[in-house]
Amino acid sequence: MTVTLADVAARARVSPATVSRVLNGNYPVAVSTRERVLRAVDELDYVLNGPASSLAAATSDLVGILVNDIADPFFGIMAGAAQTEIGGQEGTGRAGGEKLAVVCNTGGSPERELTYLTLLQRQRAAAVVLTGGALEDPGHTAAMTAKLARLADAGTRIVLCGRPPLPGSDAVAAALAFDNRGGGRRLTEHLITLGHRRIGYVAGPVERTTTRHRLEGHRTAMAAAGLCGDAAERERLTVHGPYDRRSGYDATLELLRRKPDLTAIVAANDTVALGACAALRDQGLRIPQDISVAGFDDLPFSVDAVPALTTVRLPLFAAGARAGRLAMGKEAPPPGGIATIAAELMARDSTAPPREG
Amino acid sequence: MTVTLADVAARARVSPATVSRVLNGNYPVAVSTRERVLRAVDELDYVLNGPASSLAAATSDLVGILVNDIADPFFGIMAGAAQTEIGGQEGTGRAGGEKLAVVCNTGGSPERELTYLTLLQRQRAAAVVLTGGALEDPGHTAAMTAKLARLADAGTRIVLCGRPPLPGSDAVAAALAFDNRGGGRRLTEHLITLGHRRIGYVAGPVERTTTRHRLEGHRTAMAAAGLCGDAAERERLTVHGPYDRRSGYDATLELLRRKPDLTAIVAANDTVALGACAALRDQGLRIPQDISVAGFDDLPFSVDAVPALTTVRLPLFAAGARAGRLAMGKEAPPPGGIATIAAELMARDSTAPPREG
DNA sequence: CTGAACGTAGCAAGCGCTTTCTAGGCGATA
DNA sequence: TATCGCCTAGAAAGCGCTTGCTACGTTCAG
Repeated sequence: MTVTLADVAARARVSPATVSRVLNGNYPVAVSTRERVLRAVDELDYVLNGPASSLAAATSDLVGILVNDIADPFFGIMAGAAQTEIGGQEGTGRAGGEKLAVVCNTGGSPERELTYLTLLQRQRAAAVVLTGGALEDPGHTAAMTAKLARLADAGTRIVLCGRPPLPGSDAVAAALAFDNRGGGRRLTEHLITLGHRRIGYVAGPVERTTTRHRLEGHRTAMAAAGLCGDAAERERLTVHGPYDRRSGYDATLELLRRKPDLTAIVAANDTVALGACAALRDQGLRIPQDISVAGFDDLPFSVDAVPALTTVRLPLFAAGARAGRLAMGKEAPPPGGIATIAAELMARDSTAPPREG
Repeated sequence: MTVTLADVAARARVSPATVSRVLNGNYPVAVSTRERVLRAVDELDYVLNGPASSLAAATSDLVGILVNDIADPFFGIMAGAAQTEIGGQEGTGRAGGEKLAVVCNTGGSPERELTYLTLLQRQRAAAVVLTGGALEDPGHTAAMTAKLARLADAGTRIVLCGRPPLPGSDAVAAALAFDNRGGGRRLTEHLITLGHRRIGYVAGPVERTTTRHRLEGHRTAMAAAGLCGDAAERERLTVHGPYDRRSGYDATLELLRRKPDLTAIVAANDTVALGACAALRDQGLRIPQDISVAGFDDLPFSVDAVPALTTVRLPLFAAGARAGRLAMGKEAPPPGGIATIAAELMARDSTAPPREG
């Protein structure tokens, strides 16, 4: 029924060992023999049995890319870029570096994150790329650290992309972290420079590194400008929610209820910012004349929003591609295994000086 | 170094066969024995060797989801929904239905599509879900048909989602096709009802089923209204390009150059429509007062666009979830293996009657 | 009280490939 | 011309797991 190595060997009149060596190309095989084997492979339309191969060789060509939300372009762009570097490249098909880059959607759930890691461990994955913010829960962090350690032990290369390094773990081969703090700080500084004093903040989900770092950047800027009220005041100006449009909409309404005299709203990311804009418009407020709005990430649609969204650009594609290369061992890890990726302020039309500046 | 089944068996004082049966749960094992085994599994922190298991069982728990562009929410939403139904679900971890749902990004390249299919075939994937439009190239179609036939032969279940059925192939277990023709027709009818007569069309990439079907729907509506010029005229009113923002921008400029008196522009999808809006605005045209714009898909951001985008809603999440269930065999295939999924017109603010009646 | 039937566990034969070790053939060196 | 060493190919031993078959109690019907 299904063609095996032995069938190819028989047809090419060589031993299975020779066929294997031709296919893997890491052993000298005479040109004439190789050609005979390749011809047999083609004629029989032979496809290697991955499990058998992985079992015998104790490694596989699977590379997993974990994302928090596959429907979010933030992750899609990084994952796509990484995948480009890793595998599925065109070519004759039996080349060496051929890897199966697959993306796994955790949906932000810690259990699924762990489950996927186990599944990848089962498959003896060659590498794993973890993208996006991590959950800041001691229990989960410990579980992740342990899991990653076992994976690394088994030879799986671990790369972090857009996620802060795991302190005290040497399992991670390389970590590419975004400068969320710096970006958040510069964004709010921009608002403050424009003259804003009462700035609301729609934060991401609690206990996520990304959420915390961006918020810290924001508060650093506020504090530096002496706009830092007491803790209660800070809480009043902040609403947490998931990274989606709906959250931006609802949180903005809530913020307006708490502080009707807000002159600017900073959102955790662009998607949330769009929701905020919708809420503001529904309240009859004009952007940026009545109120300024800013996002984060600079996703492709942000420049086309009306008005064009002021945001912080993250080089998602470049970071994803680099993570992919790191995972393939095609690029040397940065010094110390850690690199911080700069975030650039993109001042556009959704922010302007407050009305009575 | 790494823990094997035999280690667990030794610790639980049973045979490897028994451990295997406990883990797979498809054979009667006494409760006391099962508990002893499970305890040993936990104590040893045993993780099944996927390749070995797949080799022996001749199947794997891998399910591949192929998408054309992972950075596009159109695919992200479907893939995420499918993945939800397929695997990575929380739970104790050793349950039966545990599958590894992975998404593979072809980038719209036929070679990569085939490559991924081969890679999935290598892994003896349990199922494959192909999403989005297919390339309409005889050579590629033949190659795909052949490849899918081999996959199906090997026991891989094939499901199509948002892609028309493969004529004359019985390899496909189920095909979920969107009513792109009907949606395209109703959208253009809506515009014609509003009074538009000169309508430009920004089509997707040539030789794609999705592109062709949507365009056919559009032209059917035009013809029915007697707005169907000669072939040359039809070509003048149509510009092809990729499914991205940039294409919408450039194509719109081109359309305006060819026909400055256009009163409406229909885009191949929402992303393209946003690019069209940007181009129009840059030309000083107001939407919808000066010109109407319509998209397709009803992606989440479309309702938040300014003005809110008139478009055609495709139930992406529901379709993806159904495809996932079909792939898992959790749902019976539709009669004949083929189901057409309705597309609903969402008339919003980006379309209005043309200026002079 | 005996034999069939059932429930439970072990034995052992692979699954298809990789890789170490071995062996044969040959040209090169002395 | 004889010896050494290199190049190439084959034999065979697993890799860790699944599963058909067998074996050993027990229980239950006859």
